[in-house]
Amino acid sequence: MPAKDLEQIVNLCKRRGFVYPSAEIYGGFRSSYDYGPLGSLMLRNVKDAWVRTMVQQRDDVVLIDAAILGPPQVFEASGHLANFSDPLVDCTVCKRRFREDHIETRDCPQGRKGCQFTESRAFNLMFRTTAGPVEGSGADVYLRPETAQGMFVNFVNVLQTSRKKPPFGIAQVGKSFRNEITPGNFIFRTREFEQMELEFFVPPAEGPKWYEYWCNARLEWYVSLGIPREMLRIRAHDADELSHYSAGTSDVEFLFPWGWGELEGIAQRTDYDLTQHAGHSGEKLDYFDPATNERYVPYVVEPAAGANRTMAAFLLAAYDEDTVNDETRTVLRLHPRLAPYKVAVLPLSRKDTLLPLARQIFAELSADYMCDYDETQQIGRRYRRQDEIGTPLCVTVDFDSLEDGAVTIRHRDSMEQVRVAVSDLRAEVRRILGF
RNA sequence: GCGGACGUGGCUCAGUUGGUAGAGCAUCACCUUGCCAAGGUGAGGGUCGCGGGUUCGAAUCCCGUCGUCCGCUCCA
Repeated sequence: MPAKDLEQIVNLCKRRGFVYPSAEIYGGFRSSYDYGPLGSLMLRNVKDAWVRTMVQQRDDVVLIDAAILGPPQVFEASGHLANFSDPLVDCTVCKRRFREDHIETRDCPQGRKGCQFTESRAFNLMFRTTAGPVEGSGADVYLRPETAQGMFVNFVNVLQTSRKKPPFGIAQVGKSFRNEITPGNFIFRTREFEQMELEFFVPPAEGPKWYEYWCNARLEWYVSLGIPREMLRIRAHDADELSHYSAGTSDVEFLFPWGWGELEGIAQRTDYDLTQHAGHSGEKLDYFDPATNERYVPYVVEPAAGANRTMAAFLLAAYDEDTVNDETRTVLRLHPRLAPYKVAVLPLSRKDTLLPLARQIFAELSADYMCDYDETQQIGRRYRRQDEIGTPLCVTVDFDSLEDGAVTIRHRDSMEQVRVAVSDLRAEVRRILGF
């Protein structure tokens, strides 16, 4: 059974060192979270798993890492400066807030009587700062609100240096910033967040085909890493909720404790971005196909996922409570690729003779995987502790090990134990984990 | 930003009509030859979110502020 409410995960994250509220000693900083020893490992695993699937295992996608700061021209061209702000009005009677363009005449959209609206105020969702050290004289720059523009402005660079041709993709993992009006739900919506985005450039006629392809492929990615299919769905946007750049968008949604929430949007950006940047920069942003002797501006299909909320989804889906000997066992059934530690090395006792062998095994396995080592307290407690942070395997060194040269591998999910020769351990762990 | 609820040691909470902080769990050390949490002994840890006010005296009353949760608008 996955976690029933968010509190279970929030508490576990705090208690075990996955995620802490930011600047906590100063009372906290809204909508900001720090990733602790385990959370930083897991978040990295999520991003690595994405890069592995989206870049490493394909010959038609390359990776880039573009600047976070950008000049206004980029965001003028992208439309973010014009469109990424919302004029909002508040009703002083029913205490609700509405987008001004959603209000026809001066009537309350919810049909209430007697609503009184305030003047509209603009909310720009982009963070602006100043480049140049002299106070008040620098140039305005913006923190990117999505990583995507990095791919568009580098389209020609990548085309020339990578020797790819459409259909091909440029991928990027990195931070983006949005001045959300209402952040919340733990790490689901924060002002600073990490994206995993692919811009896939295709011949215009192939747009719909690839859109469908990526919707399916992306859903399967979450399933392949352990999220039950029934906790996922694809939802197509209605025409009135489409972004300014999109001709069609579908979301991959996850059943969060508070309802369905978006993990990823797959958008048909058409030739909007390349055309915009070509117009604003005066550069030629298109592709010449020598085979057909045709020149065209590629269409873009964009699967854009949120790394932090995806990590939250993996945690929520993996959370489980067993009953063992009338006691509750909390276990994170994380996919081994996502687990912070793959193996914990545990000497049965802290006494004398066991430690050198345990240390040696830790050193050996650490060459292959992120491992934990723990010699404190009773063995049962240590198993429970590893269960709670999702470590798939424990290797226990006991007194027999010194005689027979074998150790015990204990499985997180089944709690089964298998005796393995130390000389076979590395290979056996690799066989069990599958990587 | 607005409305509502809330903010006590790492976690979960107790704290009576205001008198100057407690429990369980967790953590750490030592003991226990010990394989699936809660054996033994001991230890550390809280200016009760922060600031101001009322009072002889406030965790307990008032104001402000920061933060959290739910709702509204936004999105990966």
